[in-house]
Amino acid sequence: MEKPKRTVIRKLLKESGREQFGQLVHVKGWVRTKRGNKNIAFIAVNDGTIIHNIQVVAEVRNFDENLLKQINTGACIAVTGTLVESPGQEQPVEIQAVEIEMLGFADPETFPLQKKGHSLEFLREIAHLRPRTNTFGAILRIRHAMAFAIHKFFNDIGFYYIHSPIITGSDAEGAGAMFHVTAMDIDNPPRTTEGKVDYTQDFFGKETNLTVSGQLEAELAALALSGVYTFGPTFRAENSNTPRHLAEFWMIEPEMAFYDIRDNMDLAEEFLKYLIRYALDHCMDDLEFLNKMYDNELIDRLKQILDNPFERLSYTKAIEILMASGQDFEFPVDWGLDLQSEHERYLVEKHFGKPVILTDYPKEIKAFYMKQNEDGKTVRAMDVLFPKIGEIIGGSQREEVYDRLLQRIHELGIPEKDVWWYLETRKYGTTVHSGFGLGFERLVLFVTGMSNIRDVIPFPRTPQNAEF
RNA sequence: UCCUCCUUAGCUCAGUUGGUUAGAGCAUCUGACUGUUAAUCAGAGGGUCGCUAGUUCAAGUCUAGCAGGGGGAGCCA
Repeated sequence: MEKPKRTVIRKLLKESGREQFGQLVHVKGWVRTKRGNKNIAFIAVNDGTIIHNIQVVAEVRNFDENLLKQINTGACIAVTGTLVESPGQEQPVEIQAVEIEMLGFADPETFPLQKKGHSLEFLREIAHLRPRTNTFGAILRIRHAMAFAIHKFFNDIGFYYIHSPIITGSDAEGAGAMFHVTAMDIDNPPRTTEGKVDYTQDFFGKETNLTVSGQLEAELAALALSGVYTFGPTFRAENSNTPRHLAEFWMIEPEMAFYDIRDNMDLAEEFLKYLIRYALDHCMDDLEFLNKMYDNELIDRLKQILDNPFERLSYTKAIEILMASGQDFEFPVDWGLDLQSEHERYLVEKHFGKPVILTDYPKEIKAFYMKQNEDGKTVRAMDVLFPKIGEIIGGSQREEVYDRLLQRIHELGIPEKDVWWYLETRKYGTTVHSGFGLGFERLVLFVTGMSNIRDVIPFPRTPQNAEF
């Protein structure tokens, strides 16, 4: 028998109609379940191209007894057979098996995944096998779709993808503790005459770290190409143990010349809505599964984001609302203090009931590069707050005036020699520009309805955990 | 890092005021069943009760320390 070329299961389930019935097809995939009796076996096969399985029907008398015995949950098999309309209710088509080949046996005594569901905590302990589950298949496909949609969105509006460096020599942003990068022998590093570690003898001739943000580099590119974005891994050596933080995560940072804070907000809102619409248009099978199994309000919540404009208000106005709310908050509310998660949650989930963009924060609680307002007290920062996950985007119009930026750098004690190259962009052909950062995993958290960030990245890096 | 809860079979969990031989469902194995839908039915095997020390005639159960995990908080994306 000459075997046809392999067909992916997504194609069989999504694209085959009546005219394909009776055709010989060839599929490969992993066995999810096998049921049946002494005459007939039903094998659910999944190849990860779609959440649904294809049902393979095998007449027991046509197959070797040992082969059928080895077809257990987790095994990888190749099936050649006839595509037919399924008499069963649960699937439109099935394959009447002619030949089955065992590609990779999985010992059912030791294979850890069962037909029944597992806790997400247990699956984290077997992160090498969890992509074989419906849940992680769905999450990984949605994660891919979001990454693709991000590139598509920016490409379609004429922005350029900039590859910012992963190893950096500056700690200018002060976004958090950094991982050192060195090629020195850490048990016996070269020393200066004062006994300090001598970084001039290290690989780069200076101290280097893993990046905490590609923003400063993106600004350089924006002040040459107009609209740019970065999309890459970033690293924080903070001892953060929460369902919303990772030591290694992916960040998208668009940066735009000639955009002020209002343009920046418009872009951020358009961008988030585009991504959510993309998920609803392209990932419905996976979303329906997650909606059913984990979060019954997921799809409604995604649709609601599209229906309304985000609420835009100043930090000062937000403080007034919080003070007038009559709520009993754990942390104090006062102008000049940063907002706590409980305050953000109140604004988004209780007061407005939709995403909120807060702007014009006190300069003391924001980064040095943000555009200073005329009032001398606030900066043109913007935070986009989402239900369930809090701050999803942080951004600002940037300070483009050389003297004011330099003054702020001095006030904060940032060494000028570390940022001389950044300052030069304000010296030569400076202009109004803005940008923001989106935490990719927080987006995927929101879109999948998962509640722990460790479940939306294939290999989570958190304190005390880098096993897989 | 702080607060808090949890850790018993491969998985998810019961386990009373400390008291015989620690249970269930699912999974696994054996068998039954002529089209199943996380199949169903019957039976069997499976345990260092996280680790260490202590209290007690007696500890899965009480105490302390340690380890791992969940949730909340801080830092932030």
